[in-house]
Amino acid sequence: MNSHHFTVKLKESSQEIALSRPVTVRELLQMVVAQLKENEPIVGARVDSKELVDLFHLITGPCEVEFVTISSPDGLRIMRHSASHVLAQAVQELYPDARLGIGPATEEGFYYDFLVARPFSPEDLEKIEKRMHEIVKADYSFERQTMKKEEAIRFFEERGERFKVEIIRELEDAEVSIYKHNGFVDLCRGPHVPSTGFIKAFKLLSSSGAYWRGDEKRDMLQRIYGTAFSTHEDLKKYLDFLEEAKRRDHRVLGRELDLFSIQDEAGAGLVFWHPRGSVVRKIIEDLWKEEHIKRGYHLIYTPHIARIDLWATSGHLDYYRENMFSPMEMGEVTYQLKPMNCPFHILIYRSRVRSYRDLPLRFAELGTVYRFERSGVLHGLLRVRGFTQDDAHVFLTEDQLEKEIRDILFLMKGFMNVFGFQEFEVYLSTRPSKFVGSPESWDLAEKILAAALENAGFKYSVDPGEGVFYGPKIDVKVKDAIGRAWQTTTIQVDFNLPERFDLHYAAPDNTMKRPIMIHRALFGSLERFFGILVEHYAGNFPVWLAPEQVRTIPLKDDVVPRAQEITNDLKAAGLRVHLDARNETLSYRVREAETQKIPYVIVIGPREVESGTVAVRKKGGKGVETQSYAEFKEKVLKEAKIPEIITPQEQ
RNA sequence: GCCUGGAUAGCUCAGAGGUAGAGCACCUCCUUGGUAAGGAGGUGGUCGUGGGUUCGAUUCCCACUCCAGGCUCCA
Repeated sequence: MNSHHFTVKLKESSQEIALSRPVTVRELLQMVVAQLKENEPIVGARVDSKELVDLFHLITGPCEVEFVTISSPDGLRIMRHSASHVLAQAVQELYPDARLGIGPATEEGFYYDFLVARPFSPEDLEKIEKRMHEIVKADYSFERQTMKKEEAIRFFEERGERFKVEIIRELEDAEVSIYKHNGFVDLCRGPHVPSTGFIKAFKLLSSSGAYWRGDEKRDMLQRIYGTAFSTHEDLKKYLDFLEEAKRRDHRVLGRELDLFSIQDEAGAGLVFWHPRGSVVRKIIEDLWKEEHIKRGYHLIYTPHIARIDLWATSGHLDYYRENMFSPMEMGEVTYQLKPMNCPFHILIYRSRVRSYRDLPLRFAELGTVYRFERSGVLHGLLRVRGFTQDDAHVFLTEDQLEKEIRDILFLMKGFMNVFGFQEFEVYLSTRPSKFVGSPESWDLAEKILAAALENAGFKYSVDPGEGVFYGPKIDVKVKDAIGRAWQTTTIQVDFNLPERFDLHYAAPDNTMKRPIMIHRALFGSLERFFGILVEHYAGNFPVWLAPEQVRTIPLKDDVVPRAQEITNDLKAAGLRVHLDARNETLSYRVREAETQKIPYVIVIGPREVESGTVAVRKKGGKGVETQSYAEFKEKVLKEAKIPEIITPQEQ
């Protein structure tokens, strides 16, 4: 194509290579391989810091090339994608009737969807995995080939691959690429590793149904999930991580620690907070209320139902109906259980004339809402049908928006830090295709949100077009103790509801102006956040949150009075403490306290009574330490102190 | 909602077309203990709900309810 001379720059060494003809990445690699520091296989390259390509890619002009090693995030992606092809080959060999869906790499592995007569059983997966190992071991080369679109359609039609044909028809390019290895052919954009032997350590994890293109009206395919790593150690680490996540499952811990339950008899997705869970919730609620009052929020309470007309005005009947419980007809009037708190807060705003002097006006409520989530998506405390949002609505002017958003972000960070969440993933979602309000006001609001994020010192990524129809939003995910990201905070700007409810305030020039509204929830919901906390702490709540902070164990009957005395004293000091004077051995009672994840166990025997000490066993610590009772009490009281939320204004 | 797999004692689970089992938990008694399960005995189940097949169903069939894992991270 291009017979001119050109140079290619290598990113890591800044070395420039003069070329007189187009070369593939593989050829380029061979020219410079001796100089590379990497002792790991190279599986691809990033061109001009943009396009990720494999070794088949032809370089036709000047560019900058960065080689991608197999263990880098890009390299893993390439390798996992190749692993999905190996999976597809194994499946087609073992089940010739299987038709191919798609098989991409994911963040943690890969999957491939197949149309098969019979879903895969665990034994099938074993067989498939075994065949995959053989294919990997044989080290078949991948080959890339391009085809004219028409040709490709014929090719895949002949093979009965109707899903592939559908994909090709939708592509705009005149040519498509296919990848082959050992006779297996798949439509694929690539990139791929040079040969199957590059897939070092992999495992199939599960199979499940998945609709073709996520559309429940179309074919149900069978998806096989797997993961792959560049070393067996990394694979093992990942599998251990999955085990660890299982151990932290809040549904299991919730029962074992007697925190909450969800009961068939009452209904799916409806949460019962047991005493031990309720204690934690109360601490969080009290802290939340206190810290909001300090920052100029007004606490309010609103009803759980309202006349359905209110939901027509708010637009929920048009936009949210399928998630709402059915209306309740009571004679002349029909009522609706609330799926959101906003219309209620608006009614309070509108209950009198507001002045610019009142703004920003902040209403906060731990508001319980009910949403009819589809049965298949319910999951422990994380996805439920009745939950309490830590909700607030701020009514304000455009000028006030930036600072208010910034303050909300600071408050969010302050709360999250207290629970040990230090890392955040922040997303700014911008104008979707369907939206209300003017494009200008959207652009401005997006700019303001971006400025607030930057001024508050948050790194964020933009999700273009992912905003809600009524305004742009910021979503925050927190990273837990084992690195999982959980969606919690959401901050949404709303141009729509102030319009629908015809809200206004008296401006300095005595004209009536329309306020803007912010919806925000920091924890999201108390149920969900509590579930996240259980997993984050693995049930080991810090002393200030622990349902039971101290358990007192008298060694034998004649020291019970002293143990009772100490228990009463700690209780009077405000601690959550229980006496376990049951007729069981010491070991037995210690074990139970340990499995109940109680932070402190104190044992009192004759020795301790004599010396005014307690034998302290700290959860997660090693061994027992005898210390004076006064010393112990002081230490625990210090740890039990409810932390304050620190935000920049107060520093 | 859809797919697959489930539902047996409070929990974890075994079981078979013919009167229902274990361990833990719980209760009682013995044991009075030094840091993760002392011993013995006992209570406890309409085998998820409703229907069908059968002389007989918890077991086989159907429907429903609920639970688990999934249901675009787009060749």
